[in-house]
Amino acid sequence: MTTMKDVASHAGVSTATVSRVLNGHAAPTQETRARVLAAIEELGYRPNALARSLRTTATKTFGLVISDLVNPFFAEIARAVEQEARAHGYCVVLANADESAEQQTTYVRTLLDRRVDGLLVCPATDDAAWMDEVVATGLPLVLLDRSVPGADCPVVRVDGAEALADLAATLVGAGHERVGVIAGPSDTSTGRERLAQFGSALAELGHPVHPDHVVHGDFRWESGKQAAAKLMGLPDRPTALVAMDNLMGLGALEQVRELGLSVPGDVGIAVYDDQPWFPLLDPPLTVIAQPTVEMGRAAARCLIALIADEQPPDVDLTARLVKRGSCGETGRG
Amino acid sequence: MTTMKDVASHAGVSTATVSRVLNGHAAPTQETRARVLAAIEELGYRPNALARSLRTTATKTFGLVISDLVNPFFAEIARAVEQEARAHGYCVVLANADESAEQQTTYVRTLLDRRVDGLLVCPATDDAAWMDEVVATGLPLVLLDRSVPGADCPVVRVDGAEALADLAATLVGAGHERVGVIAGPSDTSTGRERLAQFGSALAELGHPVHPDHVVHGDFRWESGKQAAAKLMGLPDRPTALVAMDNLMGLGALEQVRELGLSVPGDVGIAVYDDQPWFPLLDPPLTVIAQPTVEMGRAAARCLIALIADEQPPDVDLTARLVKRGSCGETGRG
DNA sequence: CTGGGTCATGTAATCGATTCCAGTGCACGA
DNA sequence: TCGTGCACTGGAATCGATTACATGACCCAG
Repeated sequence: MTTMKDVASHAGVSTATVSRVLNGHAAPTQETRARVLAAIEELGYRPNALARSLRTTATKTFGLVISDLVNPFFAEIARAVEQEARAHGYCVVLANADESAEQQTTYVRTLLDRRVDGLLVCPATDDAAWMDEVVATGLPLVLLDRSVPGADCPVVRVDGAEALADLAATLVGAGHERVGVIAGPSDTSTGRERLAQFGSALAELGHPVHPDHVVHGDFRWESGKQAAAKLMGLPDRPTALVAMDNLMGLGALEQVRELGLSVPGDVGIAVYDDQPWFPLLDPPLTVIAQPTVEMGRAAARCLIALIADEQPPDVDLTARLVKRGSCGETGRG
Repeated sequence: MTTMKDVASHAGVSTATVSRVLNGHAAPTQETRARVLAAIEELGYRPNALARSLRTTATKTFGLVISDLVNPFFAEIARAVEQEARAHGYCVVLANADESAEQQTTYVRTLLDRRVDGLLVCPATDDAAWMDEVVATGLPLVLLDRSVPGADCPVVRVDGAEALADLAATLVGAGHERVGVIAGPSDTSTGRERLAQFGSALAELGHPVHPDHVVHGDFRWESGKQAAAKLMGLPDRPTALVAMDNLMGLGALEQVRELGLSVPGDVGIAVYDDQPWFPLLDPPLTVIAQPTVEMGRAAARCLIALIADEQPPDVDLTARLVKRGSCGETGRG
């Protein structure tokens, strides 16, 4: 590879001058500037980002740690983060934790070692030992989607309380007596919050969720399927299922179909998270839609602000209910 | 941040020794090794990957350039690449080209500057100016999913000829007289090949595709929707639509539904690419399934082999037809 | 004509690691 | 006892950039 030294000698100047030209300093003459640029062009020189970063202690890179890339919810976020980062001249190193806390810790360490300029993390669980290490280095950090107890950094999250209340009302209005909930892991903030908010909304309407009608999954397809199997196998089975994540929802739908039940005829289904193709499902799913693109964007902007030594506030977006009839709400309510 | 020098003085040794301990060299005594490790532990030292990479000219990083992260097909590939890379101690820098050739070139340059150890690219188009730059640096390169003319590097691709022939036979068997094709861009290898292979398979069966019944999209939802609108608006409209990519297929399905047509009653639909939730669509889609995970894995392994100075062969996987009835094949054929 | 200031440029230190080469200490064989 | 070899360790160069400081040319005012 050609280095700055090559360019310098080729242009008959010192490396300092080449560097100044490269970084747009005022100093160099139009004439030397031209000579240097010509040399760069001629040699096909490209600066070594590693060397530059080592010297400047800036990598123009974000680390993005997400818990599951095949979950379209996270894929959309990742895409949005990447777009916003790119617009500001940053690259994104992607780390897929596969919903594992250890994997996540390992990755955070790797990203620290690589001296990323900032870290965006969707925490896999509440266990935030990794956070201490990050805080110790003073690296800008933003939490995304899920928060963790005692976190001392900006958090970008989505408030689903209202949407869940709307959903509860819709379900009750559609005549559902017993609502089964396929909740997320109770060691994630979203797992806990969604369940709590939805539960209290239903309780307020006089239809509290029966403890047996709550099953915890792990935000993945298979767990949703199993949860649905369990719930629908109960003697007093639910008349509607609410899955607190899109993959679990799809798993539940698959299970219900395999049981030969019709939706919403035999059982209603609603799902947290929306996808462009949800209207094409059989039946089109009633969902709680989160502004994923806005989440990713906001998180990236937040991180950029942190890097600029500003003190960005938390970002709270809101989810909203989208009715498509899979709870029988058009037919009945 | 604590550096190696800190560790060295804290342990009363030189940086050379610390480095040797860190890299598992044979030299240091058990005793000094212990002292160094203790110092590392005590100071919470973590090596600076930038400095190391600068010296060793290895970053343990792959660059992965894909054309669209929200396309679940690519998301799956990205995930598989990431897993395989991680298993071999590599990180993945993700670059999303958004199906734009320029964007792709920009990203390739950035990745070169960052001295990634290897590059995995799903080329956005046949225009491979960027490839010359990569070849010039001698950086290991593997093409994924799509190839480009005159590419002198390993390619991991999927052969869909047989599956497309099966699909053609299935359509003809189901009584479809006129098949509309929503093809990919003709400046991508997959766009061209799939169309050609499918076209000749139908021709061999005595049902050549009418030129008016071929519309090119850009592998995205909206283009599939528009293509379907165009095709279904023809006086002699197709009795079946085949979309050569999952997003275009979903767009087509959406359009057909908006037109109030039933599938497969009024028009059959088949799609290239499968997804876990395709069986849950209305109707479940007949597809040509590609082994995405295997693609990603194979590509990563291929790259690792290249880095190890081996000469891995091209990888050719095969797609297969999965019938789910959306072409009327259960009812009619 | 000269001293001080401005401006472009070069010299060299530096970032934090790795690694070649040389030096030290010790054991062992003659 | 002394030379030889081996094992361990340290000094210092190096990777490729950035940047503080020094230098020299040049200009202008006094």
